[in-house]
Amino acid sequence: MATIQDVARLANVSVSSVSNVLNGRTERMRKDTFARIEEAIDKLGYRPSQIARHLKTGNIPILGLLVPSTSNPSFAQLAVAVEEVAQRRHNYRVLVCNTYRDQRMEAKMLEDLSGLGIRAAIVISSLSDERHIEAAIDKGLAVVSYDLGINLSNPSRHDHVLPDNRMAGRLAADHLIAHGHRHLAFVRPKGETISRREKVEGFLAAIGEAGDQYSAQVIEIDGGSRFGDNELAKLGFEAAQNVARLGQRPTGVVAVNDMTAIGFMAGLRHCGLSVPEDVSVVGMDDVSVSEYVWPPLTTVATPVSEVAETMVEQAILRIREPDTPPREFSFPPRLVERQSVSRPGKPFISSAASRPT
Amino acid sequence: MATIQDVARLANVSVSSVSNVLNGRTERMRKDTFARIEEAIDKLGYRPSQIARHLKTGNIPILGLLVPSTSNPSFAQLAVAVEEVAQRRHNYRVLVCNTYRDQRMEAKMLEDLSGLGIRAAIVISSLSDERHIEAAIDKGLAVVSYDLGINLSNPSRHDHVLPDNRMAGRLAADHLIAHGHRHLAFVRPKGETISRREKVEGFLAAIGEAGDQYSAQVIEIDGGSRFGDNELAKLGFEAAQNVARLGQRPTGVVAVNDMTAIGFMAGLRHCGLSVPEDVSVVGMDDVSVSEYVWPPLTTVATPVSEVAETMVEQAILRIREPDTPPREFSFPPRLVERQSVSRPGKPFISSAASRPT
DNA sequence: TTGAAAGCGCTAACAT
DNA sequence: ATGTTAGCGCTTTCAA
Repeated sequence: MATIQDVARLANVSVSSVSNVLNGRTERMRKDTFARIEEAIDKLGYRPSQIARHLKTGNIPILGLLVPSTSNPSFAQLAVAVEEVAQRRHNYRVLVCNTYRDQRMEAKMLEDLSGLGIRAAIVISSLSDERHIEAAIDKGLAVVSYDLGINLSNPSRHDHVLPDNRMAGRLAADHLIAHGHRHLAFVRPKGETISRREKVEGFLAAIGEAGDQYSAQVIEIDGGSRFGDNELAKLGFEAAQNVARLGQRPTGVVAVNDMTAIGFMAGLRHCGLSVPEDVSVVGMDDVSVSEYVWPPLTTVATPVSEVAETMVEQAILRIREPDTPPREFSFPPRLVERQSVSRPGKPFISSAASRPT
Repeated sequence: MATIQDVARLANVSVSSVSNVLNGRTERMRKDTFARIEEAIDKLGYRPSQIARHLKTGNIPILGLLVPSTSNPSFAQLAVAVEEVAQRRHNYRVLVCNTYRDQRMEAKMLEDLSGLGIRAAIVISSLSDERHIEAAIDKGLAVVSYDLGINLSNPSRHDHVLPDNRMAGRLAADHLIAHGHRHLAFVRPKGETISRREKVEGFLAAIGEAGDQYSAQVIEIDGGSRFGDNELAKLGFEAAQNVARLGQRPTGVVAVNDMTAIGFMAGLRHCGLSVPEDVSVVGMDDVSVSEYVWPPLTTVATPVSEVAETMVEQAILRIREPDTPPREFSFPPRLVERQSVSRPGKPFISSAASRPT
């Protein structure tokens, strides 16, 4: 690898002149000097070492991204969107770390990021214990959290980007209510996270406000450690077995996310129940495959691109202006109607094409 | 951020002693010196800068990973697996770059990786033009390619990890043949890549060997730039419209990957055709959602963990021993039988399919 | 057993 | 308009 020295030598100038062209300080440079330097750079195929540059400037064009697991398509889509805007708008690269929702791993990753000279991280996590994040901030890492819930008593030192989970829960419940459902359920994994709790709260609030004639239950599947983000469909599948056995079976079910909803629908089918005839299902996330499963899944979508854009912009802003006061951004969800919801007992569409065995 | 100087000062030793403990050269160090240094490190919460370290050693514990797009679950699973073994076995982090199968972007990314001091990259790409990869190797980047096909006349300077695509094509075709299908088709996007070509070759070879009574066609969907890796399902959906209109409709269809297969099944349903009664479908990849769609998708699986492990090990090996002769690793696929294949159902009926609204 | 010092590739203040 | 030089935080000879 050629260095700035090699270029300087070849162009017969000093390293500072080379450095100046690298950094665009070329206004008061003689044309031919500039040309010679450019030529030398070309000839050597020289690329400056970001690493060496960092050592001086204290910055490296990489953003950290902590995510439960990109094998969950919903996070994969977010990660792709983040990478895209970081790259296109700021020429930043993204270091993706899968945390598996493990706080110890998150802590280690955050430390590693600092060690690598990375100055900002986007943390997608709804673990309620934030101490490791606080510690990272103490060490000078700028963080933008996603879906992390805010704590009013203890003002935060980082930016929050928040999908409106309560609203999402509400939207889903209201949609089922509007279709005439009375007996509703919410399906989720056992472990407590902020976003799960909020989704349930919104769901229950909507039903509570609807009146006494409505019943709601929360079905928690205890997977132990069996269900990571790659096994959410399996978790939904298992939840369906439970629901199918219920005496008073709900006719409308909201799943905590699309992958769970997809597994849930498969599980119902496995039990001889059809969607939406026997049970209507609403997912959350609007993962791209949801449009192609059977039946196409009605779901609550988060504006992924806007979220990604906001997170990247805040992260970069905070690198440049570390003292910017922390901000919060909330993104309202949107209901995407497809075919997994109908009036209870009445097919929304002809069931001819669906042939459960 | 505390530096090695701060630690040295606090422990009342020289920086070299601190460096020695950082690098485990502590055999001939007096116990109390060691203790004082450890204590200082603790007290300051000191973490060495990998960046500064790199400037000396020329290595940074990051692997590059170029991938068409992690919004394609099949690549997402590979990426997660790569990240997992890089981290667990070698304490390496992974910088994920989505290339969108664009050679210019791939080239730029490869250059950027070198600029960041990254010494090895795993490149998942089946672009047939490898010049940018050659250029990166010239600049000292170690590369391990996945699914890139080998060129016998022009011996390669990097490691190849290869799923056996021909075998995959064969396995899929043979499975349909074994179920009594005579009219087969292969669905793929228009753009030529090595892996697509090989899959088709295997598919056609198997059918050719089966005898004259078999017919095979390749259906190429020209998406222009509409279909990236996030739109494969849509592509499959569109392919289904074409197939449904065919005079001589195939009864067994192989899709180039699972997402396309899932979209294809949805498209058939949309045209009033059922799977597997009217058309049997085989996918490729064994993406996790394939088990939960309707019908559960029969598919050809690649051993993702082994592949990921091999790629990471070779990449790290090549960092340590740059002169290791290039190797090739081939991974045989495996058929995963589920419920999207049956004996050909009804005879072909020419009446236009009715569409559910 | 410990320390001094050179240098990795670059930036930026300062000098010319 | 261009060059000289002092570091950035660390590793690693070499010397003490």
